[in-house]
Amino acid sequence: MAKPLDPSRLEPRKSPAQARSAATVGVILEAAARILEERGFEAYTTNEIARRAGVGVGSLYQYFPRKEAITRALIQRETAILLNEIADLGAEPSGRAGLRRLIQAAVMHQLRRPALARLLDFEERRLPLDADVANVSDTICSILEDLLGRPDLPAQSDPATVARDLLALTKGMVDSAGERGETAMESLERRVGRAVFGYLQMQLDEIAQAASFFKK
Amino acid sequence: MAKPLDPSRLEPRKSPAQARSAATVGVILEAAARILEERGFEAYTTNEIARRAGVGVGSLYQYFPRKEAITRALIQRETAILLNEIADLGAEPSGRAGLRRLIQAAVMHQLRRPALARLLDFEERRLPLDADVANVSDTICSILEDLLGRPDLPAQSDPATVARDLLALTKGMVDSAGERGETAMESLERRVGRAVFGYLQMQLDEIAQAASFFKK
DNA sequence: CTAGAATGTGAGCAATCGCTCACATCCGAT
DNA sequence: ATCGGATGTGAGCGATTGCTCACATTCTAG
Repeated sequence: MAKPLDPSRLEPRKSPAQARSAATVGVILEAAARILEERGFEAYTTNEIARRAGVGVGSLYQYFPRKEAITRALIQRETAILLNEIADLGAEPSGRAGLRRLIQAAVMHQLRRPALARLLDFEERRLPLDADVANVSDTICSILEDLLGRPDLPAQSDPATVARDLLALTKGMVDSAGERGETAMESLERRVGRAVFGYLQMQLDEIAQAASFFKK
Repeated sequence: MAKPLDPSRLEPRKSPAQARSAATVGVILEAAARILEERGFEAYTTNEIARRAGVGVGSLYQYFPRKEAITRALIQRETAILLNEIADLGAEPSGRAGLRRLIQAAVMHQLRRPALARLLDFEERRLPLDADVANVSDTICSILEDLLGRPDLPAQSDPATVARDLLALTKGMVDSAGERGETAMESLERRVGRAVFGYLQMQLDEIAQAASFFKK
C-alpha cells in the first residue's frame, strides 16, 4: 500500500529525477530570492515568483507544496553557506582566533545579500521551526559558548547569556551595516570585533574600568 | 472653495471633536497593537482590527484613510514615549551618565511590549518615511553623537559611525532579550553597558588590549 | 519507435483583502 | 423638542491571493 500523502509536508512533492527539473527548482528559488530582496514581502507571491522564474505556477507547486516551503528552502540554502564555514570552529584551540573567524563569517554572510539575509532572518522566527533542522541561532550559540571556554579568553560567569548577547549584538551591527549599504568588510569586522572583545573584557567594575581611560 | 482632499494623506480624515470619537481612535489603536503582538502581521487586517476593537470597519476608515495610517499612528504612539525620555539628554554634561540613561530608556522601551516594538521597528523601515517626522534612529544617533563628544568619554575618530554602531548593537541585544521573554531590566542594562562601554574603550590595538587580560 | 513516466502549463476557483457607501444613530447648540 | 453635524455601521465591491487540475509537452527505458 502506498504511503498516504501528508498534506502538511514541506518537502518537495517530487524529488527531481531529471536534470531539467533540478534546474527548475534552482530557477524558482533564485527568482524568489531576487523578488524578496528587490521588492520585499509585498511582491513575494507565488504567481509573481513563477512569472519571474519563467515557469508556470503549476511547476512551482510540483516541487513546493506551499508557499512557505519556498521560503524554508531559501533559508536553508542561504544558511548552509554560513553553517558550513563555521562547522569546524569547535576544533579551534584559540578562542580569539575562533571568535574572529566567526565574526568574519557573519559579516560575509550578511554583506553578500544584505536585504535577502535580513528578510529571511525575519521570516525564520515567524515560521514554525522544523524539529529535524535545529535553529541556526542555537547552533551558533553553542559554538560560541564553546569558544568562550578557551583559556585565552576571560572566563565568563554566564557563558550561555554571553553567547546570546554576542550573537545578538553582532546581528544588530551587521544588519544595520548591510541595510545602510556598507560593503567594506574589514571595517565592519573590526568594529564588530571592538564590540565583542570589548564586551568580554568589560566584566569587572565598569566604573573603575572607565576611570582608567583618564589615567592612561 | 473647499480645499481639495488629497487622497494620499495619512492624517486622520476627521479630527475627533467629541470625547466619544477620541476614545474610538484609542480603542482602534490598542486593538491593532494587541493583534500585532499576539498574532503578528498575518492577522493584522483592517477587518480584524475593527472586529477586535468592537467597531465597524467604517468607523476605522473615518479616522485612518488607509491601513498604513494605523501602523504609522502606532509607531508614533510607541515612539513618542521613548523620544520624550531622551529629549533632554543633550544637556547632560556627563557622557557616561547620558549613555546610561539612553541605554535604560532603550531597554525600557523594548521590554515594555517586546513583540510590538519589534514588529513596528520592522515596519518603520518599509514604510515611506514622512518628511515632517524624521526617522527615530537618526534622532537617537545625533543625540548619541553629541554625547560621544563629552570629555569623560574616549575620543572617537568617526563619531557618526560609532553612534550608528552603538545604536545597532543595542537594538540587537535588547531585541533578542525581548524576544526571549527576558524581563529583568537591570541585568540587560548592565550587559548592554558592557557592550557599549567595551566598544568605546576597545579602540587601541585590540590584540595588545586583549593580552593585558593575562597580566592582570 | 513507442509507451508511460516525468515535467511543465495557465485558466480559473475559493478565500480573503483593503476599502466604500448608503444609511442609522448619537449628541450638542439653539 | 428639534435639527444638523458628528459618529458609527456592515454588506459587499473589485482586486488579489494561494493553490488546483485537466491537459500539453518532453524525456527515458525497453
